Amino acid sequence: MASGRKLAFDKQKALEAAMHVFWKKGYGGASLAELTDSMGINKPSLYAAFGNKEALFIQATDYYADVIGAKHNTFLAQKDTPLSLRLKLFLTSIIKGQCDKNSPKGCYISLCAAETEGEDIPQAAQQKILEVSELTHKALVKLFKEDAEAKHYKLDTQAQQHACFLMAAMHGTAAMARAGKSQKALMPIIDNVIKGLGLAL
Amino acid sequence: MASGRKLAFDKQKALEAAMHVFWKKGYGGASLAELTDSMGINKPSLYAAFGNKEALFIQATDYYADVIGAKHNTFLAQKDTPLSLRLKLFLTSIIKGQCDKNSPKGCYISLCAAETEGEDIPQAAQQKILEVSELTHKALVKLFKEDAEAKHYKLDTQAQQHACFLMAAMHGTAAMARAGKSQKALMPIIDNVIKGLGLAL
DNA sequence: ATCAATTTGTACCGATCGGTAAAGTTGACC
DNA sequence: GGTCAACTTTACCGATCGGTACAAATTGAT
Repeated sequence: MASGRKLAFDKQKALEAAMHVFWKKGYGGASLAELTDSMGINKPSLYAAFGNKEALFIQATDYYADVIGAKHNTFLAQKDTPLSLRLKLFLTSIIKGQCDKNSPKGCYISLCAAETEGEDIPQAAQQKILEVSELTHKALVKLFKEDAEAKHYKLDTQAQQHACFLMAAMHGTAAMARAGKSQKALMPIIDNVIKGLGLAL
Repeated sequence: MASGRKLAFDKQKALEAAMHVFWKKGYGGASLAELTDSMGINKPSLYAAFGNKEALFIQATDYYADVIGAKHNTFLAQKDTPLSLRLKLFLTSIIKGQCDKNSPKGCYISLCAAETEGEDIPQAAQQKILEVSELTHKALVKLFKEDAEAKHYKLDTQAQQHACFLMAAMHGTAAMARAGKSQKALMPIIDNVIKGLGLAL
């Protein structure tokens, strides 16, 4: 029953291109001209396929959470791996992603979250960013509260605080990576962070 | 020999207002309309007094470094105060500033530094942000390298790393404050940071 | 009182913003 | 091989962007 001309572009590839633009420029800084240019389509096709800029942003953000964010989180759940090593691998994966030369520097979420205050970014987009940011925070709280090793080190009693500390460390390295710091300069920070939790490597 | 109509506004007050707009919106997000509105002047007056948007931004950034940044740094140099306490006071002052309800959430420098990648922000403005950001970094490196107590704790051997860690912590709390985290939620992070340096309170 | 210097408000410039109407083009189905 | 739905292209919309020309208004010096 579906007839008519077929899409001349790969919708997922286009979404991935849009994600990279938002990652590089933020919501407000990404213009439709640059979006359509990077996606290889023109405006009416964009609006037919994704709705509008706000809807495209929400879909790009979900794509980022599913592809990039989820990849990092796998390191937290690795069995038969000491907690300190899991955290080190987790943070290493994140810093590598923040400094990777094949994608914009820093963190998509951290950048766009900074736009929520002040800049007039649509409320649905704002909420989506907050929602994705909470995903990682909640995963860390759950880890500190439920992991056997975390409980052994008494991290469960202040799980919220320690999760906040880790979130701050991640946002911090994201900001510095975006400002030009190299991966080599940022990796040693991981040792400080592990030590800040009271763990040793 | 200088005659002519007098300025109808306080130039420093206007600069302070501009600083708050850039602090809230970043460089690209701050429109001339909102700048002139907050400063209480109109565009020709702005251009006569400050040059253009870029020059105004540079002056506002210097103002921020002189007034806000310098205030925090005084805590690092207090004599007869243990290093750990100096750092705690320093970080406390910063987090308070990031969460203060009388100014935009987060950090002016951290926000605008995020715009340097990707967003087309004039080069002179970009360089000014980098320069001010380096001020704090260099102050911390100098502290870890030269402070007697820091040397006693062997922090001087990896001064660069520890300074980076502190910078990351500050950028991190700035990002979280901007995303809505309260001062009460962020303050405990200081304990993790101090511990991450190998110090105790 | 007059003049020169300076700031003010208004009104405008070309460029770009997000978004869309309408016409042209393509391809799957009967 | 039509037919028609869907996609693509072009051109345009009002609003806003940073920046400015111009004239009215205000000041100090002569």
